[in-house]
Amino acid sequence: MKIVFAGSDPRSPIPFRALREAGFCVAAVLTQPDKPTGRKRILTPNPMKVAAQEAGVPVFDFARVRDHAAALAAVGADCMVTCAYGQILTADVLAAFPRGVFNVHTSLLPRWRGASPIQSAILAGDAETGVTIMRTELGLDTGDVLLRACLPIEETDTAGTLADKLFALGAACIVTALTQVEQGTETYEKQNEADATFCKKIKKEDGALDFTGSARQLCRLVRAMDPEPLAFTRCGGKLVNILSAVPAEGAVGACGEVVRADKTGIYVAAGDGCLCIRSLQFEGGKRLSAADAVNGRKVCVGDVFGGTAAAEGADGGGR
RNA sequence: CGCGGGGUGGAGCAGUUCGGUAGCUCGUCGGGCUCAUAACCCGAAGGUCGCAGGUUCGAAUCCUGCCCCCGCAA
Repeated sequence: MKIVFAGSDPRSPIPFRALREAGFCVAAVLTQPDKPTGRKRILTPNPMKVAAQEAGVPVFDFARVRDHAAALAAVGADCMVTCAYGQILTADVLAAFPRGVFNVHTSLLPRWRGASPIQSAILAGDAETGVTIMRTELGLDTGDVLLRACLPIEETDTAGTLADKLFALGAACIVTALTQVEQGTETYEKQNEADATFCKKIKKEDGALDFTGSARQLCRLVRAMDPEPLAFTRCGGKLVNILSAVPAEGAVGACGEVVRADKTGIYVAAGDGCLCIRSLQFEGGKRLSAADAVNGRKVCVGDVFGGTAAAEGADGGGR
């Protein structure tokens, strides 16, 4: 079976390779255009594009796919597989593939339809998540489901580690699903609309830590925002990214106050419980373990972490 | 030329304003105390101060150029 593979995530090459190894003919890859990236704004192709080029597969990188349905149809593929492609598909695009378009979604649909299913599952404290293979239709992640696979969310999972597992699982699932499609043995199950939840794309500001919240929830935020865009707070007017933290036994202190700082961690009082920061990164600095930050006297007992965007605006005189 | 921070023994930092003995908290190694220890005490090793020029009697510090790391923004 001849397919087009659409993906833009750094991990999209995982299912792409799995499909090729399973014997599917990937006639073309569809991905997002190169973007200027880094401090020097160098135009950089995403990993999916690089993987396709290494495999000798032609690449389409339309700024707007909806304007290029004809070009996709001209490939003559039976179907398309999407995996974190990043653009909404239109009827014209769907019509370019006689056997349909299938999506690899990293959540157990209908839970977490949308752009940040992995982060949302961690943030909500879900005990498990998974991968759903579904038929793409015009609605956002509303199509009929072919296959689902579950995965427990560990206490130590971050969005990064969970994504690694989910993309590997998704790769196996899409191979199974497409094999069924090829043989005509696939079955479809409607999604239960009543159970649907949605998630938006994650932005930097979503990572602001609010120390009046519970330590458990703060830890979830830290894990959900890792490795991108990272949970952060402020200390002494400086931005501080919190890279790793665990809940600890509560010590007494005002919300955001550092109540203990030693080689085992930096303990910050929260609204409920205490957050033990294991590693962090000050604005302009490298990533440091809590022990290093304490040794360099970057953090002392009595310092106050805080600083949601609102607090900054209040004491900073606006912006 | 998007904005900004930084490079000092193995780690994290101070010292640079205003040139004049290489400092702090750790780590490492040796010794001691202890039933014992991640605790405590004593001692030791370990640094071309990112690189290259320049100014100077003398540069981590001042001037010029370059390399590298990082936060924000995209």
